[in-house]
Formats: sequence, C-alpha cells, structure tokens
Amino acid sequence: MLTIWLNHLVKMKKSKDDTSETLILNAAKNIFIKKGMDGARMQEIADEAGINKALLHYYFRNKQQLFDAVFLNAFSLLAPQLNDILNDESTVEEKIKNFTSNYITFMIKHPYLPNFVIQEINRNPEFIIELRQKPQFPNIEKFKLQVRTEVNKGYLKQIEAEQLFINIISLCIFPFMGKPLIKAFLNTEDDHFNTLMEARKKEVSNFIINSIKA
Amino acid sequence: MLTIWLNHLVKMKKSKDDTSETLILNAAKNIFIKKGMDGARMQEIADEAGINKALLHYYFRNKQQLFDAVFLNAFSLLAPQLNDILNDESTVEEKIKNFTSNYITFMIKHPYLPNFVIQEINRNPEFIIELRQKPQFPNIEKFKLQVRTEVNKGYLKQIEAEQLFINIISLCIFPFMGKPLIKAFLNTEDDHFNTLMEARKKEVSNFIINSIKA
DNA sequence: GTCTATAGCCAGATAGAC
DNA sequence: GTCTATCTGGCTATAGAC
Repeated sequence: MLTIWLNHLVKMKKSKDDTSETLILNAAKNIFIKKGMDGARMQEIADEAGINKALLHYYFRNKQQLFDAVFLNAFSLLAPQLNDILNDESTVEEKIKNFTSNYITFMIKHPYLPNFVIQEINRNPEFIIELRQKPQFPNIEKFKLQVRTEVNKGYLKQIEAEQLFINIISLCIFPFMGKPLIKAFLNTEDDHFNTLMEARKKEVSNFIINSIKA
Repeated sequence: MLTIWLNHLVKMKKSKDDTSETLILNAAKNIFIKKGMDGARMQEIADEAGINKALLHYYFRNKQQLFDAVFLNAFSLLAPQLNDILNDESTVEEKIKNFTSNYITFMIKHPYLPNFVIQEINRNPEFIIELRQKPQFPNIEKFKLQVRTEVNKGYLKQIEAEQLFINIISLCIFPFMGKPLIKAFLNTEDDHFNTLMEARKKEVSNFIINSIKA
C-alpha cells in the first residue's frame, strides 16, 4: 500500500514531458532531423535523452520503428495547416495571404522540418504511399476549382491552379531547405537571413498576388 | 616490346568513359545521389561499377574522398550557370527569362542534383566554407545593383533584390526537390508531373515578370 | 523500467598474390 | 591495376541482473 502511494507520488513529480517515452521521442527527433535515418546512431539518441541504449529498444522495438514514430509526427505537423487553408471559404487572395504568412511563421519555428521530411521521402518512397491513405492528407481539388472560377470571372489573370499551388509552396518552403546555400550566395549571416525570412511573411503574398491579380 | 604494343591496343579500345576511374566515379555518383553519403555502401558502388571493392580504395583512398570527388563535381554543374546569368549584360527581365528557362531545362535533365547537394551541405556545413573560397562561386552583387537601378528608374515595381533572387531560385529548384510530395498533393503521376515541369520553362518567368514589371 | 555486458553482424579498409 | 581474403571497429539488438 505504501509503495503504491510512493509510486503515485513519483509519477506526479514527472510532468508529461518527462516520461522516458517522450524523452526518447524528443531526443530521437533532434538526432534524426540533424543526421537522417542512416546517419543517426542509437547511442547518440540515448545520450541526448540521458538514458540507456537498451531502453530505446524497450520502448520502440528497433531503430526503424523509432524513426517511423518521429517521421509520422513531423509530417503530421506539416500537412494539416495546408488542408485548413485549402478548404476554408475565403477568396483565393485571402487564402494566399493567410497561408504564406502562417506557413512561413511555422517554418521559422521549425526550419529543419521540410528538409527532413523531403529527404526521407526520397530515400524511401514507400512513406508517401502510406501517407496518402490518411484522410487528413491534403486535398487541393477545392482550391483548383476556386482558382478556375476566379480566373473565369476575371478576378485573376490566366493561370493554372496546379502551377499556382506549386509556386506558393516553393516560395514558402525552399528558402528554409536551401538556407546554407542562400546564405552563401547572398554573402550574409544568420541575423540578416532571419530578417529576410521575417519580411517574407508579407513579401511572398505580395509577390504572388501582384502576379495573378487581374 | 610486344607487351607494350598490346597494352597500347588495350588502352585504345577503352574509350575515355571506360577507364576504371571514370567507371567508379559514375557508379559512385549514381549510388551517392540515391542514398547519400551515409546510406551508400562501398560494395554497392563496386558492384554498380562492375569492379572490386578494393579497387575503389586504390583510386580513392577512402569513402570520404570518393564522396568529395562526386560532390564537388555535382556542385560545379549547378553553380556556373547561375554565374553566367547574373553577370551578363542584359536587362533584369531578359536575365529572368533566360535563367529560369535554362535552369529548369537543366533540372529536368538532372532532377536528383539539388536534393543531393542541399542535403549534404546540411549534413556537413564545412562544405560550403570550402566552396565559397572558389572564384567561380556565384556572386550576385551585379544583379543586386541592377535590380536597384531598374527599380529607381521605374522599370520595376519596388522589390528587394535579395528577395527577388530567393524567389527565382525557389521557383526553379523546389519542384524537383519536392517531386514526390507534389505528385501526391496533386494526385498525379510522372507523365503529368513532367508536363507541368516542361510548361514551367515559360510559366515561371511569366509569373515573376508579371509580378515585378511596373 | 532501467541498467551492464555482450552477442552477432556488417562495412570500411588493408595485405598480399598475380 | 586488379583481384581474394581478412582484419578491425562500430553498430544494432538482445540477455539477464536488479
């Protein structure tokens, strides 16, 4: 009886973010995102989590399963925001303003995410097949229809919805993937790069809307 | 004497592309681009080249040096074209037309290159420091000045040269890095994706120029 | 649940014959 | 220059004590 009560106390002391499982997931996220599936070492993840290597295998049977947990979690951060924007009721112009601003804000917070996700999808295309099954997977049909309608009504210049969509996500995501290259090309440092990204929250939507507004 | 002559004959039979060294470099390129430095196996590269693992170490002392050779070669394909465009004498509008069309044509031929280069730079940022030393490394100062001049003269709408540069390369490069994701979002297959990329040779410059022309 | 110790494998690199 | 055979280290995964 006493031991139960003591255990209870101990459990209370640990916040939800301090359980071994979440410690491991966080550590794994950091290491996998930096080094990828192939470059990451289980020992390194254990060290980062401040626990033992054997414990990784206790919670997640093997490296692949630990990786999958991290990957799916990362992807599920990226996708839903896309969906929200694509399917709400605002005009194309409003959609673009909201989406670019929100997505770039999000990218500033999680700059390593797109590189990680895209790299690992290229390494293992099976992932995408799995992801597509899920009902939350982004669907752009409504957006396509809306663009066509607004083009026909003369609100927007002639443009293919699919090309517009590609342009939008390219402008939001690429700068973060290519950060080291862009910094080198512009011959600049983190401070100025961050200022540029901050400005892009408005810059990108202006750029797009300038181009397509009739 | 006879052996010398025979050796000569053998060497004549081999075209320049059939020497062991180029066989190895080609094989290494294929494997490294698909799997990255960490994912690639020396054995796999040897198999792809149709030679023995030990021979890899004979020509390139170790895996890192073989990788470096491939990486530098890949990068030196990407960079000079950028430089050519940035420093010739045409107007900003012409520059954008030429650059986007040429670069997307090039990307269609080498779709795996940007992913490879950017991924490995992120994995090992030392690379960029080395690359920046080289005189052929792209320099955008002239382009920046030119954009500012044309904005001041009223040929172009107000836009920061650096943001414009980021937009241009984002629109050219990202679609190829994100190909599996984009295909999934658009719910489409290789055929249609390739058609879209083909169209982008003109589409991208129209999109940009629409946006910035006064 | 958490640890130490170790099994077992695989990959990079070298030795040495031809 | 090219091969076969082998060394060596490091990594995933498990066994087993507490």
